[in-house]
Amino acid sequence: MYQHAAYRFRGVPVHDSTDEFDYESLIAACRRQDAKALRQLYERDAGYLLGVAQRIVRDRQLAEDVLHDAFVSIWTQAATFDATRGSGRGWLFSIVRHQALNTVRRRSKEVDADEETLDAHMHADTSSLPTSFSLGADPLMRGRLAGCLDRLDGPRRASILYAYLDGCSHSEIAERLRSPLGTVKAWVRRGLQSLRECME
DNA sequence: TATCGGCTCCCTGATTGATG
DNA sequence: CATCAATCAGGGAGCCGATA
Repeated sequence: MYQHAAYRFRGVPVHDSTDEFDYESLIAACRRQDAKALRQLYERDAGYLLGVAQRIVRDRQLAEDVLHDAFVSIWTQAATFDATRGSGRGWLFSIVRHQALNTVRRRSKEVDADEETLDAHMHADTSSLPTSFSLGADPLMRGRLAGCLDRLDGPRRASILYAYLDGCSHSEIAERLRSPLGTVKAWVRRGLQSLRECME
């Protein structure tokens, strides 16, 4: 068995699931030291894998380092990939994830100079309902998103902002809004659906 | 139609084992 | 002994059916 999370990984909305990108063949090509294959893998999934790394290390620069190291590993360890144990993409994910986790572990042993800043951020006052947001997206997109958010009723908008800007779990949102968990889940879900429809 | 909550699946972080 | 890789378990998210 290979119960590794990565090998169970599915449903990543990066590329259309209907296209047939052959990860296994490209990994096999990497094994034969085919640099073009590695480049293809990188171009295909670097964006997504960077996101995976960033979620774990919580630092863009560090995530880029992780991604670089991961692709070095992919290049040097391509021979260890066994297609019978799982998908090629899962294997890529697994390497990036382990690389990121190891980075986090290493860093946790170091004294973090920014700890106070982080602590201050973690304990920032979030007791009031979120009514605005700041995103790194381009201004046009941000404007559209703001407009779509305004169309939502209060609780739905608040649920989405709590979830995706404050990073609250559903239970935390339920607690903050003093609403049942199931209701909050439905608000977030329907709110996202409405946003999607509005943005199309 | 909206709310509610149970169920299932997946992700994350911790832990353990292997290797140099 | 330190580092890296693999596995496991718990918590959270999403889905869906029951109910008001």
